[in-house]
Amino acid sequence: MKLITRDTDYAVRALCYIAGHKKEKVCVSAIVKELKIPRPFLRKIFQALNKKGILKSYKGKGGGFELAQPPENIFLIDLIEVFQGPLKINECMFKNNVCPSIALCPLNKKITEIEKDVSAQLSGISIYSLVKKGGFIYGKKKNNKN
Amino acid sequence: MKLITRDTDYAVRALCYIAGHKKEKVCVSAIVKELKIPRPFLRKIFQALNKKGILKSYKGKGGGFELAQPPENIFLIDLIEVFQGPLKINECMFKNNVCPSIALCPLNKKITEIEKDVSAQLSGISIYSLVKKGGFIYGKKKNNKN
DNA sequence: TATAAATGATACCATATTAGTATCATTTTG
DNA sequence: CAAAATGATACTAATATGGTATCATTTATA
Repeated sequence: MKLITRDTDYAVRALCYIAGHKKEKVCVSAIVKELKIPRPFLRKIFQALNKKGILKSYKGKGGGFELAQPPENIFLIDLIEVFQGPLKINECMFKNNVCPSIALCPLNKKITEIEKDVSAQLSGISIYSLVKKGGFIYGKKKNNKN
Repeated sequence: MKLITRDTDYAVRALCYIAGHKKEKVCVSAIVKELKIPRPFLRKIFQALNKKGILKSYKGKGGGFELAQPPENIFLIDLIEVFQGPLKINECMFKNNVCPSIALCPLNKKITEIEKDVSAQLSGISIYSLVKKGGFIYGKKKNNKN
Protein backbone atom coordinates (compact mmCIF):
# COMPACT_ATOMS: atom_id res chain seq x y z
CA MET A 1 0.00 0.00 0.00
CA LYS A 2 1.50 3.24 -1.15
CA LEU A 3 0.71 6.71 0.07
CA ILE A 4 3.21 8.29 -2.29
CA THR A 5 3.47 7.41 -5.96
CA ARG A 6 6.44 7.70 -8.25
CA ASP A 7 5.51 11.03 -9.78
CA THR A 8 5.06 12.65 -6.38
CA ASP A 9 8.35 11.12 -5.34
CA TYR A 10 10.21 12.50 -8.36
CA ALA A 11 8.54 15.88 -7.91
CA VAL A 12 9.78 16.12 -4.33
CA ARG A 13 13.31 15.24 -5.28
CA ALA A 14 13.40 17.56 -8.27
CA LEU A 15 11.96 20.47 -6.31
CA CYS A 16 14.55 19.94 -3.62
CA TYR A 17 17.20 20.00 -6.29
CA ILE A 18 15.88 23.27 -7.69
CA ALA A 19 15.60 24.73 -4.20
CA GLY A 20 19.32 24.03 -3.80
CA HIS A 21 20.03 26.24 -6.82
CA LYS A 22 18.39 29.35 -5.53
CA LYS A 23 19.08 32.04 -8.06
CA GLU A 24 19.30 29.88 -11.12
CA LYS A 25 16.90 28.52 -13.64
CA VAL A 26 17.35 24.78 -13.87
CA CYS A 27 16.52 22.83 -17.01
CA VAL A 28 15.08 19.35 -17.16
CA SER A 29 18.21 17.87 -18.72
CA ALA A 30 20.35 18.91 -15.77
CA ILE A 31 18.00 17.30 -13.27
CA VAL A 32 17.65 14.16 -15.34
CA LYS A 33 21.39 13.81 -15.36
CA GLU A 34 21.74 14.34 -11.65
CA LEU A 35 18.73 12.46 -10.33
CA LYS A 36 18.35 9.77 -13.00
CA ILE A 37 14.68 10.38 -13.56
CA PRO A 38 13.36 9.39 -17.02
CA ARG A 39 13.42 12.58 -19.03
CA PRO A 40 9.95 12.61 -20.66
CA PHE A 41 8.39 11.63 -17.37
CA LEU A 42 10.02 14.51 -15.58
CA ARG A 43 8.92 16.86 -18.34
CA LYS A 44 5.34 15.77 -17.80
CA ILE A 45 5.68 16.22 -14.08
CA PHE A 46 7.10 19.72 -14.47
CA GLN A 47 4.38 20.76 -16.86
CA ALA A 48 1.84 19.77 -14.24
CA LEU A 49 3.68 21.65 -11.51
CA ASN A 50 3.91 24.66 -13.78
CA LYS A 51 0.17 24.64 -14.40
CA LYS A 52 -0.47 24.38 -10.69
CA GLY A 53 1.69 27.41 -10.00
CA ILE A 54 4.35 25.53 -8.10
CA LEU A 55 7.00 25.95 -10.78
CA LYS A 56 7.58 28.86 -13.10
CA SER A 57 8.87 28.04 -16.58
CA TYR A 58 11.06 29.91 -19.03
CA LYS A 59 10.88 28.80 -22.61
CA GLY A 60 13.55 28.91 -25.26
CA LYS A 61 17.26 28.41 -25.24
CA GLY A 62 18.73 28.96 -21.82
CA GLY A 63 15.29 28.46 -20.33
CA GLY A 64 14.25 26.15 -17.56
CA PHE A 65 12.32 26.16 -14.32
CA GLU A 66 12.44 27.84 -10.97
CA LEU A 67 10.25 27.61 -7.92
CA ALA A 68 7.21 29.83 -8.27
CA GLN A 69 6.97 30.03 -4.49
CA PRO A 70 9.50 30.03 -1.70
CA PRO A 71 10.34 26.46 -0.65
CA GLU A 72 8.91 27.19 2.78
CA ASN A 73 5.49 27.38 1.15
CA ILE A 74 5.56 24.17 -0.88
CA PHE A 75 4.33 21.22 1.15
CA LEU A 76 4.27 17.50 0.59
CA ILE A 77 0.50 17.51 0.82
CA ASP A 78 0.36 19.90 -2.16
CA LEU A 79 2.42 17.59 -4.34
CA ILE A 80 0.42 14.57 -3.33
CA GLU A 81 -2.75 16.36 -4.27
CA VAL A 82 -1.38 17.40 -7.65
CA PHE A 83 -0.47 13.87 -8.67
CA GLN A 84 -2.77 11.67 -6.62
CA GLY A 85 -5.83 13.79 -6.07
CA PRO A 86 -7.24 14.79 -2.70
CA LEU A 87 -6.31 12.77 0.37
CA LYS A 88 -9.22 10.45 0.99
CA ILE A 89 -8.48 7.28 2.84
CA ASN A 90 -11.76 5.61 2.16
CA GLU A 91 -14.39 6.49 -0.37
CA CYS A 92 -16.27 3.34 -1.14
CA MET A 93 -17.18 1.80 2.20
CA PHE A 94 -20.40 3.73 2.59
CA LYS A 95 -21.85 4.21 -0.83
CA ASN A 96 -24.43 1.47 -0.80
CA ASN A 97 -27.61 1.68 1.13
CA VAL A 98 -26.25 -0.98 3.41
CA CYS A 99 -24.85 1.15 6.17
CA PRO A 100 -27.63 2.93 8.03
CA SER A 101 -26.02 6.34 7.77
CA ILE A 102 -22.62 7.68 6.96
CA ALA A 103 -23.09 10.29 9.67
CA LEU A 104 -23.59 7.60 12.32
CA CYS A 105 -21.07 5.10 11.02
CA PRO A 106 -18.35 4.58 13.60
CA LEU A 107 -15.80 3.40 11.07
CA ASN A 108 -16.24 6.43 8.91
CA LYS A 109 -15.75 8.62 11.95
CA LYS A 110 -12.51 6.94 12.93
CA ILE A 111 -11.11 6.86 9.43
CA THR A 112 -11.88 10.54 9.03
CA GLU A 113 -9.88 11.28 12.15
CA ILE A 114 -6.88 9.39 10.83
CA GLU A 115 -7.24 11.21 7.55
CA LYS A 116 -7.07 14.56 9.27
CA ASP A 117 -4.01 13.53 11.23
CA VAL A 118 -2.15 12.38 8.16
CA SER A 119 -3.13 15.47 6.27
CA ALA A 120 -1.92 17.69 9.08
CA GLN A 121 1.42 15.95 9.21
CA LEU A 122 1.92 16.06 5.45
CA SER A 123 1.09 19.75 5.60
CA GLY A 124 4.00 20.26 7.94
CA ILE A 125 6.64 18.94 5.56
CA SER A 126 7.88 21.69 3.25
CA ILE A 127 10.51 21.51 0.53
CA TYR A 128 12.53 23.88 2.66
CA SER A 129 12.37 21.58 5.65
CA LEU A 130 13.76 18.78 3.51
CA VAL A 131 16.56 20.76 1.95
CA LYS A 132 17.87 22.57 5.00
CA LYS A 133 18.69 19.40 6.87
CA GLY A 134 21.14 18.35 4.19
CA GLY A 135 19.68 15.04 3.10
CA PHE A 136 18.57 16.43 -0.21
CA ILE A 137 21.50 18.66 -1.09
CA TYR A 138 22.46 17.32 -4.46
CA GLY A 139 25.50 19.50 -5.10
CA LYS A 140 25.68 22.18 -7.70
CA LYS A 141 26.13 21.55 -11.37
CA LYS A 142 29.71 20.84 -12.34
CA ASN A 143 30.67 21.27 -15.96
CA ASN A 144 27.36 20.91 -17.68
CA LYS A 145 27.73 20.54 -21.40
CA ASN A 146 24.01 20.07 -22.07
CA MET B 1 -5.54 8.16 -3.05
CA LYS B 2 -6.96 5.22 -1.18
CA LEU B 3 -5.75 3.69 2.03
CA ILE B 4 -8.49 1.07 2.03
CA THR B 5 -9.37 -1.03 -1.00
CA ARG B 6 -12.64 -2.68 -1.84
CA ASP B 7 -11.78 -6.12 -0.53
CA THR B 8 -10.69 -4.74 2.83
CA ASP B 9 -13.87 -2.70 2.90
CA TYR B 10 -16.09 -5.72 2.20
CA ALA B 11 -14.17 -7.80 4.71
CA VAL B 12 -14.81 -5.24 7.45
CA ARG B 13 -18.50 -5.08 6.72
CA ALA B 14 -18.90 -8.83 6.45
CA LEU B 15 -16.99 -9.49 9.66
CA CYS B 16 -19.14 -6.97 11.46
CA TYR B 17 -22.19 -8.77 10.13
CA ILE B 18 -20.90 -12.09 11.40
CA ALA B 19 -19.99 -10.53 14.72
CA GLY B 20 -23.63 -9.50 15.04
CA HIS B 21 -24.67 -13.17 14.78
CA LYS B 22 -22.66 -14.45 17.65
CA LYS B 23 -23.56 -18.07 18.06
CA GLU B 24 -24.39 -18.86 14.48
CA LYS B 25 -22.50 -19.96 11.45
CA VAL B 26 -23.22 -17.55 8.63
CA CYS B 27 -23.03 -18.57 5.00
CA VAL B 28 -21.85 -16.44 2.13
CA SER B 29 -25.27 -16.34 0.50
CA ALA B 30 -26.84 -14.72 3.53
CA ILE B 31 -24.23 -11.97 3.66
CA VAL B 32 -24.40 -11.38 -0.06
CA LYS B 33 -28.12 -10.87 0.23
CA GLU B 34 -27.86 -8.49 3.14
CA LEU B 35 -24.80 -6.46 2.17
CA LYS B 36 -25.02 -6.61 -1.61
CA ILE B 37 -21.46 -7.72 -2.09
CA PRO B 38 -20.78 -9.69 -5.31
CA ARG B 39 -20.94 -13.32 -4.32
CA PRO B 40 -17.80 -14.78 -5.93
CA PHE B 41 -15.79 -11.84 -4.71
CA LEU B 42 -16.93 -12.36 -1.15
CA ARG B 43 -16.14 -16.05 -1.44
CA LYS B 44 -12.60 -15.21 -2.44
CA ILE B 45 -12.31 -12.76 0.42
CA PHE B 46 -13.55 -15.31 2.94
CA GLN B 47 -11.18 -17.97 1.72
CA ALA B 48 -8.33 -15.56 2.34
CA LEU B 49 -9.61 -14.71 5.82
CA ASN B 50 -9.99 -18.41 6.54
CA LYS B 51 -6.39 -19.11 5.54
CA LYS B 52 -5.20 -16.25 7.71
CA GLY B 53 -7.04 -17.65 10.71
CA ILE B 54 -9.48 -14.78 11.01
CA LEU B 55 -12.47 -16.83 9.94
CA LYS B 56 -13.24 -20.46 10.63
CA SER B 57 -15.09 -22.34 7.92
CA TYR B 58 -17.53 -25.27 7.98
CA LYS B 59 -17.94 -27.16 4.77
CA GLY B 60 -20.97 -28.99 3.49
CA LYS B 61 -24.68 -28.37 3.67
CA GLY B 62 -25.53 -26.13 6.60
CA GLY B 63 -21.96 -24.93 6.69
CA GLY B 64 -20.69 -21.41 6.72
CA PHE B 65 -18.28 -19.17 8.55
CA GLU B 66 -17.76 -17.85 12.01
CA LEU B 67 -15.13 -15.62 13.56
CA ALA B 68 -12.05 -17.60 14.49
CA GLN B 69 -11.20 -14.99 17.11
CA PRO B 70 -13.26 -12.74 19.33
CA PRO B 71 -14.14 -9.51 17.55
CA GLU B 72 -12.15 -7.59 20.14
CA ASN B 73 -9.02 -9.15 18.68
CA ILE B 74 -9.59 -8.47 15.00
CA PHE B 75 -8.26 -5.09 13.98
CA LEU B 76 -8.54 -2.99 10.86
CA ILE B 77 -4.77 -3.11 10.45
CA ASP B 78 -4.96 -6.91 10.21
CA LEU B 79 -7.47 -6.80 7.39
CA ILE B 80 -5.53 -4.16 5.54
CA GLU B 81 -2.44 -6.30 5.76
CA VAL B 82 -4.25 -9.38 4.49
CA PHE B 83 -5.52 -7.68 1.36
CA GLN B 84 -3.07 -4.89 0.77
CA GLY B 85 0.14 -6.12 2.23
CA PRO B 86 2.13 -4.40 4.96
CA LEU B 87 1.54 -0.72 5.62
CA LYS B 88 4.34 1.09 3.88
CA ILE B 89 3.67 4.64 2.90
CA ASN B 90 6.71 5.09 0.74
CA GLU B 91 8.99 2.49 -0.69
CA CYS B 92 10.51 3.94 -3.81
CA MET B 93 11.77 7.37 -2.88
CA PHE B 94 15.13 6.16 -1.70
CA LYS B 95 16.09 3.24 -3.85
CA ASN B 96 18.40 4.94 -6.27
CA ASN B 97 21.86 6.01 -5.38
CA VAL B 98 20.74 9.58 -5.64
CA CYS B 99 19.93 10.27 -2.03
CA PRO B 100 23.09 10.23 0.07
CA SER B 101 21.70 7.85 2.64
CA ILE B 102 18.31 6.54 3.59
CA ALA B 103 19.35 6.70 7.22
CA LEU B 104 20.03 10.42 6.97
CA CYS B 105 17.21 11.34 4.66
CA PRO B 106 14.89 13.76 6.43
CA LEU B 107 11.91 12.88 4.28
CA ASN B 108 12.23 9.20 5.01
CA LYS B 109 12.36 10.00 8.68
CA LYS B 110 9.20 12.05 8.62
CA ILE B 111 7.28 9.62 6.47
CA THR B 112 8.23 6.80 8.77
CA GLU B 113 6.81 8.72 11.70
CA ILE B 114 3.51 9.22 9.91
CA GLU B 115 3.49 5.56 9.03
CA LYS B 116 3.82 4.58 12.67
CA ASP B 117 1.05 6.93 13.67
CA VAL B 118 -1.35 5.57 11.09
CA SER B 119 -0.47 2.04 11.95
CA ALA B 120 -1.08 2.69 15.64
CA GLN B 121 -4.46 4.17 14.97
CA LEU B 122 -5.52 1.38 12.64
CA SER B 123 -4.44 -1.05 15.32
CA GLY B 124 -6.92 0.53 17.69
CA ILE B 125 -9.98 -0.15 15.56
CA SER B 126 -11.40 -3.59 16.24
CA ILE B 127 -14.43 -5.27 14.72
CA TYR B 128 -15.93 -5.17 18.17
CA SER B 129 -15.44 -1.43 18.46
CA LEU B 130 -17.33 -1.00 15.20
CA VAL B 131 -20.20 -3.28 16.05
CA LYS B 132 -20.88 -2.18 19.60
CA LYS B 133 -21.60 1.40 18.63
CA GLY B 134 -24.50 0.34 16.52
CA GLY B 135 -23.51 1.70 13.15
CA PHE B 136 -22.94 -1.76 11.79
CA ILE B 137 -25.82 -3.68 13.27
CA TYR B 138 -27.35 -5.22 10.21
CA GLY B 139 -30.30 -6.95 11.83
CA LYS B 140 -30.66 -10.67 12.08
CA LYS B 141 -31.63 -12.90 9.24
CA LYS B 142 -35.34 -12.91 8.59
CA ASN B 143 -36.81 -15.84 6.68
CA ASN B 144 -33.82 -17.08 4.81
CA LYS B 145 -34.73 -19.53 2.11
CA ASN B 146 -31.17 -19.85 0.80
C1' DT C 1 17.97 34.94 -40.02
C1' DA C 2 18.88 30.26 -39.19
C1' DT C 3 19.70 27.03 -35.75
C1' DA C 4 20.00 24.96 -31.35
C1' DA C 5 18.08 24.44 -26.99
C1' DA C 6 14.68 24.82 -24.15
C1' DT C 7 9.37 24.16 -22.78
C1' DG C 8 4.00 23.33 -24.24
C1' DA C 9 0.52 20.29 -25.66
C1' DT C 10 -1.17 16.01 -26.56
C1' DA C 11 -1.63 11.37 -27.68
C1' DC C 12 -0.14 7.04 -27.07
C1' DC C 13 1.67 2.64 -24.83
C1' DA C 14 3.09 -1.05 -21.35
C1' DT C 15 2.61 -2.90 -16.98
C1' DA C 16 0.60 -3.60 -12.50
C1' DT C 17 -3.16 -3.43 -9.52
C1' DT C 18 -7.90 -3.77 -8.52
C1' DA C 19 -12.16 -5.81 -8.82
C1' DG C 20 -14.15 -9.01 -10.00
C1' DT C 21 -16.01 -14.06 -12.72
C1' DA C 22 -16.14 -18.89 -13.74
C1' DT C 23 -15.47 -23.66 -13.00
C1' DC C 24 -14.73 -27.80 -11.01
C1' DA C 25 -13.59 -30.44 -6.78
C1' DT C 26 -14.66 -31.66 -2.11
C1' DT C 27 -17.28 -31.97 2.10
C1' DT C 28 -21.41 -32.59 4.75
C1' DT C 29 -26.41 -33.15 5.79
C1' DG C 30 -30.51 -35.39 4.99
C1' DC D 1 -27.52 -39.84 -4.10
C1' DA D 2 -28.86 -34.83 -4.19
C1' DA D 3 -28.49 -30.37 -2.40
C1' DA D 4 -25.95 -26.93 -0.25
C1' DA D 5 -22.18 -25.32 1.42
C1' DT D 6 -16.81 -24.23 1.04
C1' DG D 7 -11.79 -25.12 -1.38
C1' DA D 8 -8.82 -24.35 -5.09
C1' DT D 9 -7.60 -22.21 -9.05
C1' DA D 10 -7.61 -19.93 -13.27
C1' DC D 11 -9.32 -16.45 -15.95
C1' DT D 12 -11.06 -11.60 -17.30
C1' DA D 13 -12.24 -6.59 -17.34
C1' DA D 14 -11.42 -2.06 -15.85
C1' DT D 15 -8.51 1.32 -13.90
C1' DA D 16 -4.27 3.36 -12.32
C1' DT D 17 0.55 3.80 -12.77
C1' DG D 18 4.66 4.72 -15.06
C1' DG D 19 6.15 5.89 -18.59
C1' DT D 20 7.17 7.28 -24.47
C1' DA D 21 6.79 9.77 -28.63
C1' DT D 22 5.88 13.61 -31.51
C1' DC D 23 5.18 17.95 -33.06
C1' DA D 24 4.56 22.91 -32.01
C1' DT D 25 6.30 27.08 -29.95
C1' DT D 26 9.53 30.17 -27.81
C1' DT D 27 14.02 32.27 -27.12
C1' DA D 28 19.14 33.17 -27.27
C1' DT D 29 22.83 33.71 -30.03
C1' DA D 30 26.16 32.95 -33.82
